[in-house]
Amino acid sequence: MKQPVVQLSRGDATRGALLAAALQIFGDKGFEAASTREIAAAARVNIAMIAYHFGGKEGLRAACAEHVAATLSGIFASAAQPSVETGRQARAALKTLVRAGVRGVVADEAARPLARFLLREISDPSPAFARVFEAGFAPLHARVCRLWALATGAEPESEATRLSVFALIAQIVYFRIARAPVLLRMGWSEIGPSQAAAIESIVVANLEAALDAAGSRA
Amino acid sequence: MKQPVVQLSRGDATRGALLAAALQIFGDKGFEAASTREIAAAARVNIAMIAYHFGGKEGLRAACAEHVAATLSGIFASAAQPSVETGRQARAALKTLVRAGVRGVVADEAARPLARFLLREISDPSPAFARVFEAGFAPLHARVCRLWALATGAEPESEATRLSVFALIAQIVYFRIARAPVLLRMGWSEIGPSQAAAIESIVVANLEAALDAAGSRA
DNA sequence: ATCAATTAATCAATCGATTGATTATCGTAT
DNA sequence: ATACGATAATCAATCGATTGATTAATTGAT
Repeated sequence: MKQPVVQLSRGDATRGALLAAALQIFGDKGFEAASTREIAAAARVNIAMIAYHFGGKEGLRAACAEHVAATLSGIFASAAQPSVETGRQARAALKTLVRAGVRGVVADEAARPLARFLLREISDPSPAFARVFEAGFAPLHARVCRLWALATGAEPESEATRLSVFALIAQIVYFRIARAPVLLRMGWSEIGPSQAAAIESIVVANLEAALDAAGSRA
Repeated sequence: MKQPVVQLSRGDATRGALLAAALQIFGDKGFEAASTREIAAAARVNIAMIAYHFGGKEGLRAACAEHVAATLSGIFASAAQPSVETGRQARAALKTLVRAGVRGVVADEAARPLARFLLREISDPSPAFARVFEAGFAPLHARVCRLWALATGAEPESEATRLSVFALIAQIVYFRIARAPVLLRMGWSEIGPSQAAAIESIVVANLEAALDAAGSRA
């Protein structure tokens, strides 16, 4: 009667449920504001299981960070960089990345909890932050830097290139972080696909303008 | 407008001390993570004074928001807009605003607590957020929109203009919010004047590139 | 029968809030 | 000026509620 392959043990199930619930609630309200009881209730699990499986609230946070880091590095590993060698290809790759970023971070429903937790962790770093940074953030940034350098002729690791890439990322994550004032000022009730498309076109236009300016400067 | 007369009653002193301490600690750790005891201790004031003067922790938060809003609207009121009529003047004014923004939000020590509280309030809006938004954020945004329109020939209240201004603001506040990953990736130990200058030049370059592109499009 | 997993119950600590008593400040009649 | 009553402000102490963590008993699969 043994199901050999992907049999989830009891423990794995509650571990996963706790992880998903914690990721959601930590991302929604922040680490301090989230209570272990609320997380356990959302996961339909006894409170004591947090300490049993993760050692405590802080351990649950670290596990979330670990999970996010693993997911991100998985994404970057699987999306093996196709041959990008010309400046034109790099420019196209950058535009694709920006579009994917806006959709994933700002609009996409599935990626939202992960993005929200990651952004919380970025603005309020925990001891486990370094791991998220190294696995998830730094590779992305370095990769975009290489594309930027290819598209403009600049040095990939020059200060200006790294800061320019930060400024590009800023335009994406801002619309997630500053969701409330954006909605108010734009008269939107949500940031859905059509709103995300409008944001996309602005950020892409800024990207092209910056690339043109940097390219002509080089 | 408060007259800085000698008349500073006992109550005003503790009120001010609590407000300053709360602004600092709320901005540092977030509303939930900040305890009333810590705030009272930082203000060298009895805990009961929070309820006495502000009605409670939430009231103290609202008072902070009110104070921030008043300060900001005071800044914008006093800095009466000089005659900006030509596109060239508007472009110069935008560059000045960006430089002032980077210094004030990212680098300046005095403005830092205010900026930190404001950014917390933006990403985790409280019921009092609307007041901060209307008094502090919306006027700034609308003002920049008018400058943007003047510099590019676009409509001041078009969707593209408003989003472009958001994208510009994003590049400033990001370096405050995402301070930790920026420091790590840049190899900086702090964001002081010289680092702020580097950020400034990048954001200003992006601004000019975007203006050029938008202007040639119009 | 064994042991990892789960549960209900309880722990000490801390939270924001409130109490009654005490002190400081001020207006007013003398 | 002085004294006195009223109001404002501050204090130490404590409130019930909730926090994260822990315990001992129980379950369920092997």
